[in-house]
Amino acid sequence: MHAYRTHSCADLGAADVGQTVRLSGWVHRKRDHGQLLFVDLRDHYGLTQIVFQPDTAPFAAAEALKLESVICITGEVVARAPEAVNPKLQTGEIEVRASTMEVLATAEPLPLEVNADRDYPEETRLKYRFLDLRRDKMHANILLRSKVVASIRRRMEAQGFVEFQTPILTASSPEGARDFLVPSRLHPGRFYALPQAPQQYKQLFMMSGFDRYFQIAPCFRDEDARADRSPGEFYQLDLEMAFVTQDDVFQAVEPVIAGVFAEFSERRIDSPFPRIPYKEAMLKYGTDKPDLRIPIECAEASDVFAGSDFKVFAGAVAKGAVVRAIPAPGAVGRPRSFFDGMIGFAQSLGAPGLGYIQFEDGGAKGPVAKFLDQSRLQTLRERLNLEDGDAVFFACDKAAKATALAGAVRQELGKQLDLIEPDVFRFCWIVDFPMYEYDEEAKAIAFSHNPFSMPQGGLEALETKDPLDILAFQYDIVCNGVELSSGAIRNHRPDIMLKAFEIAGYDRSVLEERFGGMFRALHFGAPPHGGIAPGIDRIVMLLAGTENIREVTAFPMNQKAEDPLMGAPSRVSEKQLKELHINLSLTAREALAAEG
RNA sequence: GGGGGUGUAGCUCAGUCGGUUAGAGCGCUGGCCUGUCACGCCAGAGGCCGCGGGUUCGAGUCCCGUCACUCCCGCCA
Repeated sequence: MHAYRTHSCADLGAADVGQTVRLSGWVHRKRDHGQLLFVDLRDHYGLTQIVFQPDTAPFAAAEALKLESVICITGEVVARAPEAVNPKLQTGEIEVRASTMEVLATAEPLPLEVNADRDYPEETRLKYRFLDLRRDKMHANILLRSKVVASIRRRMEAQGFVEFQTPILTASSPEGARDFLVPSRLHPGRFYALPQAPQQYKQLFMMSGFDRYFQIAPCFRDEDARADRSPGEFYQLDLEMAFVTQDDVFQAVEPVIAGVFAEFSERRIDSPFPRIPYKEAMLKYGTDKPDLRIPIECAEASDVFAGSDFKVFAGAVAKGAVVRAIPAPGAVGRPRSFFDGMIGFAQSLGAPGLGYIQFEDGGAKGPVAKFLDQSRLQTLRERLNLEDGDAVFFACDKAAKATALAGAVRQELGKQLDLIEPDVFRFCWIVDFPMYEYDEEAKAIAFSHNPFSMPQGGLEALETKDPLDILAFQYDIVCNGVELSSGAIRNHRPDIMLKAFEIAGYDRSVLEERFGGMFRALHFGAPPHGGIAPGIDRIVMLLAGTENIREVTAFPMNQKAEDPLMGAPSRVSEKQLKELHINLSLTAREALAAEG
């Protein structure tokens, strides 16, 4: 007989009755009846009820068992009496009568309960992550993640994609997020950077004559955390294709995403995903990552208020502000507190407030209605398809702020009016992102997304159009308000790249110094190519039905980018620092001293 | 860097208008229990009410400050 087990804790059933078996696992739960003791024994696969009887050798030791100790038992598989069968348990038809027991490892009192689905402070959960991961929900989430990744690999390879590895130690790049830096021992004062994404490498693979690249790629960005964003690192399904148009990329990746979601969820998925131009998304949904489960579409209403008697908005519009209307279907009849609550919500986001009108009995009421004449009200009704019983909110501000406020109000209305469609994953492509945006802080034109994207219209567009009007072959996949992927058709022409960078304020020397490898490659026959990079963590998060990315990451860092389990980031020895040619600043030394 | 929320037993939380001895459930310890499966019953231990200051005859409760956690904004080509 095997030293530890002949079966797993999920294996045994009615067919095994009479066998002598050996099982190992954790003491999940104990039920002590004095002269009879039940132990639910748990392993990775499931639970099996072990019975200890008082006339057996292990009885006394079994009574003393602590939860989560690891034991190995040998005994006979016995059929349960019909009334004692537990249909909730896969092995519920049988139990094992223990004749011997060995305690393989004892557990101390637990800082968190493994056998209960209860909330614990994240600090505790991360410090004792090995216990947290034993729990049902987390164990299932991590398994789901593994299965999703395996499914993705299968689907990618079936489409002829080839998996590559790319370096983890690479060069810092001037665009994008803050880099994690790694000091060089051999080159005093110089640093490697961890890749924010294998962006340049995957493009170099295309320029190296490979055709379809993919990688489940770790990405490192030194950004602050959010619920749906791990600090430090995350994974992408990174992919890139040669000789493709935007449509080719869509046709390659959409079946993978839709297929994975269909495989691991019961929710409805509509494919093909609708395509929404960026500009339209910003107007209708107030965001470039709309939650399409909410059946609310905003609209422009500046013209309705321009020159009206509602002086606050009319005056603002005259000075260049815009008004966005956000319908609130069926909101008439809601108590005053609902409308005041929405205004409070807007104010909590830094807005001065919100206007609103309620349509009822063919007329309009509310603090704003009396300032608008019949024709203006009629325009609103028609433009937003408003009927009696519907209300409409107004956000008035400079375009960017009004848009963001409208988006937030739309989302909040969806929640409060219970309009979020259940049991569905609503995907869409957001397309036609602008190539550039105006950086208010730097007072200059900057790349709005990926600087390597191909501008729509190519060189001619760069030379003739207002940079802020130029679109890029740049696209996102969004699902239920979560940005899942970002991608682009790349710029494979050095002349177009020079011009594109020039507009963003980078001259040739910057391109040569900071993107030298790629710029060089463009001069030796780069194929047209493009790709996309769906976020693995967010896909699993949506499939697991959680709003927090740390629920689907085995060993995440906390919000302050610390790992309480491993103690990262950690101090290092003076010797290590010296080897790396690093002197700590006074600030750093003081911080360390303050910690003790 | 900024804003909101939360800090009461190991954990989840209750604690009334400021009122005298701070509670419950789970867990833990001891006892009882032969058919449970979230077993049940009895008893017990366990509290700097985050920390510091203030108001008050009296503060878990009110005020100020501070720290921690969390969500958000900034940031995320």
